This record gives sequence, structure tokens and C-alpha cells, in this order.
Amino acid sequence: MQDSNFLQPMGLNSLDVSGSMGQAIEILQSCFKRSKLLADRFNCLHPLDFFMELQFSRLKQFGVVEASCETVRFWKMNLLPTKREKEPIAEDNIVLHSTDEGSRAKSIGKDGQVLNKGPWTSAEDAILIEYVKKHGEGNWNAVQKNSGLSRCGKSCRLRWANHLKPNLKKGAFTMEEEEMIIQLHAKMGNKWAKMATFLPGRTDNEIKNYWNTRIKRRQRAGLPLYPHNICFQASDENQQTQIVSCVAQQHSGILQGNRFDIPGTGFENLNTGHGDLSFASSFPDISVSNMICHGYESPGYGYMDKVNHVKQVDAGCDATFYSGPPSVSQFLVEPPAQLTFGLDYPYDPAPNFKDLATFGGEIPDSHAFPIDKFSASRPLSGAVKLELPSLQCTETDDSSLRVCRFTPTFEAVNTYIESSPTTVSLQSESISPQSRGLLDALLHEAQVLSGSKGYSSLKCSSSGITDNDMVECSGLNTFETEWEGYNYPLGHSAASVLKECTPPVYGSLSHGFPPFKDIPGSQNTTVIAEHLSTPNMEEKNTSSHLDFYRPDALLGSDWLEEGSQVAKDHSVFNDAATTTLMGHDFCKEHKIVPAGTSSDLVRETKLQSHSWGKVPNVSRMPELP
DNA sequence: AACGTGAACAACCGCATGACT
DNA sequence: CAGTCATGCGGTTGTTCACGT
Repeated sequence: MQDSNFLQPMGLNSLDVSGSMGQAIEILQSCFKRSKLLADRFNCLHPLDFFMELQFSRLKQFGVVEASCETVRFWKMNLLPTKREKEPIAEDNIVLHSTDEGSRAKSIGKDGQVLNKGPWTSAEDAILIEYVKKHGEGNWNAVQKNSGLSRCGKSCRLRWANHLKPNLKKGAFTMEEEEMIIQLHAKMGNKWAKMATFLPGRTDNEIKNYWNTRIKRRQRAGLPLYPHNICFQASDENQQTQIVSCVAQQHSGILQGNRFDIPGTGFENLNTGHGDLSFASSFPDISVSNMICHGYESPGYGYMDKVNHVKQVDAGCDATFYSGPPSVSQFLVEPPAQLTFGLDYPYDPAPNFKDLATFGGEIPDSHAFPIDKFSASRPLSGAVKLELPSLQCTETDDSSLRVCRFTPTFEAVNTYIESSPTTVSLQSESISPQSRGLLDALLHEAQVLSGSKGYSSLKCSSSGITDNDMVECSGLNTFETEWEGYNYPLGHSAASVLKECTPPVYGSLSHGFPPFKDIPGSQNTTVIAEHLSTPNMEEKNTSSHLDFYRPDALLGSDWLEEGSQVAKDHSVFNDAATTTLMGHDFCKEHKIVPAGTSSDLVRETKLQSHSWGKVPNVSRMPELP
């Protein structure tokens, strides 16, 4: 030993941590307390700052802890104070059951004992670790009794499972892990615990947090929930099924964020009785509308029974999304280790899922259906602060039907789904009483926007044109400008297509919509199959139609952001590198500013104007698989 | 430097489930 | 079979930090 003076202020002549882990921890805890004194002396922020910086390096340097590096590592990993603890703490706080722990949250246990809440201290961690070492996991309620730790069993279990358990991986997810999570989520839905079993060292909480963050990020970027390649991993024979499944999945996640309570509403008019769905007969006595939108009202087909018991309209979901009979495989959880999609043979990791094939029960783990269990309180779209109804087909009149009966392609659906938060209501003249308030609010917003700067100008700027152009932009020109750069396969620019099918809306909510029959692609739902089989042309056409009918385009408020992003999606989505889709933030290249004030919009228009040139031409888009 | 905002993380809460009595 | 308890799970909320303005 070169110098052991540093130990003396702590009252230690030497350290022997070569014993058991428990002993080492105790010693280290002791060191910690004593280092508090040093911290005070040297005016450190936190005793552990001093302790960690000095002790470990030097202890190791002197070989004191050489024999117990594992212990030290363990200490470092598990007993380091949380970030929140890195504030000057009272000495009493080091000691358990200190009389004064400041404003720490407390709760009263069943036996009347005061239990700590909030962040765990390193001391508490140490106690818990020791306890588990001695008694093993489980019997968490006994921790409090046996160890004196003022934490409820639940809290102990959580702390152990999420932080103290050995072999937990810390730090950011690797690319492989991220990919795994995405695929697992596509299969399992929000079954975080199950997903965690496939990611050694990761906890369900970590995965959940990661996913929620990811959702928000991608939503804000206007990206689909699942990367494109995930959607099209299906084998050829299952392609259609998987597309459908994928649409449903994407649809589900996004729309969940847009759920909006509208009691007693649904899609009655969209059921298969209209003959739109040739496979309807595959489902005994169940309409697509029921499956999609009425699950909660149809106990016999309780796909949505668990969706927070909230009545909601799965807005924007059209029966025509479904191009063929859903395969049973959609509703089965596939082999966990086999991360491919589209298996038609059922794998049964959980036998109780077998019945799913009969459509008689819930889908415990699958997101294969549109409704998911995403947070209702957290809008998935960062672009919209309010949880707006997307497509409030709350009425059963023709107008609502008209609106719902697009024949969107996969891409269009995807885009539409992604942008649905701003799609408040398409039926300008058939606003349900429930939605009128929101629509009024949006109207007001639109008026404010148009009155202040003119949202048409904003829109124009979003398409990357000059300020001079902006002056001339209005009405349809807006849309033309928006789409002018896109060459359609048959010599139609998007703008021309828009012209052809342009209803007299021009940004005014008060205008009606063209009759359903006038909407290209809406004549016959068999078009969907064509969309799916020959996605290029049809898709682009319909997607532009779709976007055009997006009510936010009519409202103009959020359209600027969403619409331009949608355009980007159309152009970028297909040829974007997989890595982009796999989570590399699209925003980084194409910075998206969340919708907010009008000034935000203006700011964003400039940003997007710059990036617009990067957007590849539609004609260069590779074909869908 | 101050402030605002979003991401990441940690923890809590309520409910579901299964074991046990 | 019903009630209780322990545990697990998923949703939600709160806090901190980093970054941009």
C-alpha cells in the first residue's frame, strides 16, 4: 500500500471486503457514512461523490478491494444513490428510520406503520439486497417486518425486480434489443412482462418505458408505429393477411391514442350486410363493424371488452381495410423464439389462446386487431394536444358513411392512421352532438389561424415554396402546391388528381362533401384487393384522396404539420432506410415541431421548407414488396 | 443565465390472478 | 365456493436531465 491515509479520516485503517457480499456491503455502507464527514470537510455535494470518486479508485489502486471487485461492482451498480439522492443529505438520512427525512412521501401501512414512498435510498437498497440474500425472493410483505425496511412489499418487489436484481442490464437498449422489442410488440402487444422474458436483463418496466417513449417519438415524427419491414415480413402466401394484420396493428396503436368517448355510437352502417366484404361470411354473425368498432358493445366478441371499458369510436377504421379473411394466425401468438410473421399454423405458447380461432373470446396478447390498450390519457400524437376524435362516424347517415368508405391502401391507411389525431370530423354537416363542442373549438382555432396569418399561407409555406408564393396560395392551390411535386404513374400529378376529385371545400368547414360515388376508388370495395396487390398506383391515388379528405386539411390548423409530414411519409416512407424506420429518429433529419401555437406553425413551415427538397419524388419510390 | 420542452426513467396505483384457507 | 392474501402486470404519474431558445 502506498498510502492509506485516506482511510483514516473515515476511521478505517484498512478495508477488508474480501468476505461475503453482505459484509462488504456493510463495510461499504460504513464507508459511505464516514465519507459523509469527508464530504462535508471537502464541501462535496454528496458524500458519495467523495466516496465513489476517492474510495473506489484508490481502494482498488491499493488492492484493498481487489479481492472483491464483484462486490464493488455490485455496490456501484446497485447501491449508488439515485440521481435524486445526489443532493446534500442529512446524516440522519443515511440512517434508516431517521427521525427527519424531510419531505419524503409517506404512506400508512395496514398495520398503521408509516411506510416510505418515492425514491429509494441506497441504504434502503442495501437492506433489501441483504434481505433477499438471506431469505430469497418472495414473501415481500415480510421484508418490512423482518428487515425493518419502511417499504411496502409491493414496493420492495418492484425495486428488486427493476433495479437490484443481479444481472440486470443497465443502459440504453441495443439495436438488437430495440428490434426485438418492436417485433415482440407486434406480436404480443403490451405484454411487457412477456416481452421482458425475451430480453435477458431487461425489465418489463424498462421495455414499457422505452416503448411509450418510442411511440411518442414516432408519432410525433409521423412515422408508423411499426417499421415497414416488420409489416412486410410475411411470406408471400400470407402477405395479404399480414398486411391486413399490420394495418390493424398500426391502426390500433394510433387510434388508441385518439380514442374519444362517444357513448352509444358505432359503425352500424358499416357492417358486412352491405356486401362490401366478401369474407364476411367467415365470421358467423359478426360484422366487421362489430369487430372493429363495436367490440365493447358485443360481449360475445369481446375484443374490446378490456379496453378500459371506455366506449369509443374507432374512428377512421373502415371495413374496407380488410382485404381478405383474417387468418387465424393473426390472432395467435406465434412462437416467441421465432420472430417471423405470418405463420398460418397456430403455435400455442399459452393453451388458453386456442379458442381465439373461434373468435369467441378475447385476444389476450395480440394486437392483431385494431383496438389496443394504449394509454387513453396520453395522446399518442405529439402533434395534437387535445385528444380529438379522429373520424367521428357517430351518425349513421350517409355523410358519415361516405366519409368512412374510402378504400385506402396500406400506405394510405398508414398515413391516415398516423395523422388521424387531427382528423377531427369529416362530416361537416352531420356533427354529432357529442362532437360538436370539439369541432367548435377546432373551428375557432381554424378561424383564429386564418384570421391572424392565414392558414393557407402557412400551408403553402409548408410545401416549400417561397414567401411570394404564399401570397398567392389559397384554396385548392394550396393542395396543388402541396402535391405538385409528385409525379403520378399515369401522368397525373397528385394535384391533378386532386383537381379531378376536388369537392368544393376549399378549406371551409361549411362546405359539404362530394357524394360517395364521386370519390374515386370508392365505387367498389374490391378495389382494396387491387390496392394491396398493386399498391403503387392505387395507393398513391387513394392516399392522396385520403389525405385530401382529411378534415385537418379542411380545417387547416394542424394540417400544416401533419399534412406536410404525411407528404413526407408518402415520399420517404417506402425508400427510407430500414434503420430510419427502426427507430432512428426521422425527426433528426426532418425536424418536426409539434403542433402548438401559430408561431410554432410558422416556425415549422420554415423548417419543413428547407427539408422539402430532400423528399424523394414519388416516382422514385420503390414499389412495395 | 433563465426558461421551456421533451425524453428518459423511477415509482406508484389499481386491477387481475392464483394459491391457500 | 367464497374470502383473503400475495404476487404480478399494465397504466399512469412524477421527477430529473438534457437540450434548445
